[in-house]
Amino acid sequence: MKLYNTLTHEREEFVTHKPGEVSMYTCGPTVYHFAHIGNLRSYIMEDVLEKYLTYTGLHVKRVMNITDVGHLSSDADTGEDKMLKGAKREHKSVMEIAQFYTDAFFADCDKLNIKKPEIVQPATGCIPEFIALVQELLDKGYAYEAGGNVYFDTAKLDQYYVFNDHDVEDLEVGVREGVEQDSNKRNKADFVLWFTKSKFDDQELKWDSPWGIGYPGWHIECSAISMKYLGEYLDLHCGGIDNAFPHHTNEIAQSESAIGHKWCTHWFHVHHLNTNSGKMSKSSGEFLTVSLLEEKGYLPLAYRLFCLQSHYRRSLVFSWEGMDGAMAAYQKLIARIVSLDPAGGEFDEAGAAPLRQAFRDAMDNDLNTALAVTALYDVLKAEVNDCTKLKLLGEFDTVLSLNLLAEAEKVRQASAAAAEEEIPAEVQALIEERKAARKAKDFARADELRAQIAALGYTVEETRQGTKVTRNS
RNA sequence: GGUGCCAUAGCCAAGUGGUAAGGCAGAGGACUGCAACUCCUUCACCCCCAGUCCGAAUCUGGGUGGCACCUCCA
Repeated sequence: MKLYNTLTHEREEFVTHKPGEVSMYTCGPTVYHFAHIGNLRSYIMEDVLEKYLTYTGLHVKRVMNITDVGHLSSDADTGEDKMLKGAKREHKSVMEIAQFYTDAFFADCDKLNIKKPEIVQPATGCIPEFIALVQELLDKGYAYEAGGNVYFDTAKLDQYYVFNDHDVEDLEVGVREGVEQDSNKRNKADFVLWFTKSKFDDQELKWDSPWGIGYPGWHIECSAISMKYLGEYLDLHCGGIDNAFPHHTNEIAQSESAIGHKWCTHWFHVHHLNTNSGKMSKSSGEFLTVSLLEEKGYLPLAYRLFCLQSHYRRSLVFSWEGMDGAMAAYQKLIARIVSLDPAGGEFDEAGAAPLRQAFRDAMDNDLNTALAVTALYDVLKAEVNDCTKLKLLGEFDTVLSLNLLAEAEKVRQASAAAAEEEIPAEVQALIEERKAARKAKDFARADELRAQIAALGYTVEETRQGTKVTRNS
């Protein structure tokens, strides 16, 4: 498949280091707060990527870290620890916060049908690995100690800015409020590998190290965790586009300096979910969560469809109008699948081939999920029997994960259950009376009776098969 | 100030040189007393200007507008 690579700025054929095996790393959440639906957009698209690679016959070994330490609000020594901030906000310990929001994250993932990666690794579980990697960088001369901290020396690299061709002098320091220059650094772009000196003495999590008691920098965790499980050759590294710089840039600097050769070949970055006023972010206040969508009556999978109908490399603007559209589209899609007859013929291989090809072409083309969703509609409209349609929809859905067949089955069973349900005699009498009124063309009376039936909790509809009565849920 | 991305109908959106997919909403119709469901039909010269080409939404140059990143973010 062709996949855009942020490193080369081109669509490239995706090739793996080991034939048939994909080593995939995903930057996981910093568990100091709930994930918002913008965060989850990245995980949805990464999930689709993983599932499509699996669909094409590759075995994907995927690792995700959980950042529960070291993610400061700034890379300078003055930064505040996000976890600590979260703990203070809720008057809990850092570990309690980490556990709570890790669970919440995976609960949200579950609702959105995002598969949990094969390996999930909290950063605090790999401190010895971080220390070993920092030590290696010191030994090889890529790092130095200053002011009690260990820093990576970006001057030792031929090229530090790998994703974009920045000129160091052109970079503005302090674009963001509260970011200050750290005077311990030898070079502007240097970053902390290990903190020992922090003005936050109440830092709860500290570990002993050759450089004193302290805690790891944010960037080192992804390098170390990735190499621990996936070795020195990584095929695919994923994350939100904002992570490209500095996080991923720093990861590359550390990892390649330590191992002495090219580390990761393909970088997959998902662009942001925006609102009318700009990017949705935790630090800028208001943000939407999956639970909030549910409270407003939306199905989480309708949000997944909303994301799938766009391309991952395009910023997507969230609006309630758009969400309504996705919700309506999702429910109509399910309704159309419900009307398919599971016993509708034998699987038609010849008829299925072009439809399957359309789906694969879409996905092979830089994960064009919008076109893959269209392939779903193409199947529904195609001149093939229902059995073939159902099988193809199920097949595509192993990648798109919209629960199409299961949801349709749920709807089918619910209506079957409703059909078998006993209608109270009182309601039954009103229905009969209404039928008579309709026959006599006394529609005013019929509408009146419908209102009475509704008051008793039942809905009357005229379908092609006759009058249908269902109990309101 | 630097770097990068983008601009297609009311909304979302595909399109990577050959005459504008799809979804939502809307309109008309079939069905229905009405409504809902379902089905059918319908709905765009692609931000502006110039250029290349037989041919441009697609390529080039120049505008205009929007967004992102530049040590918090997915």
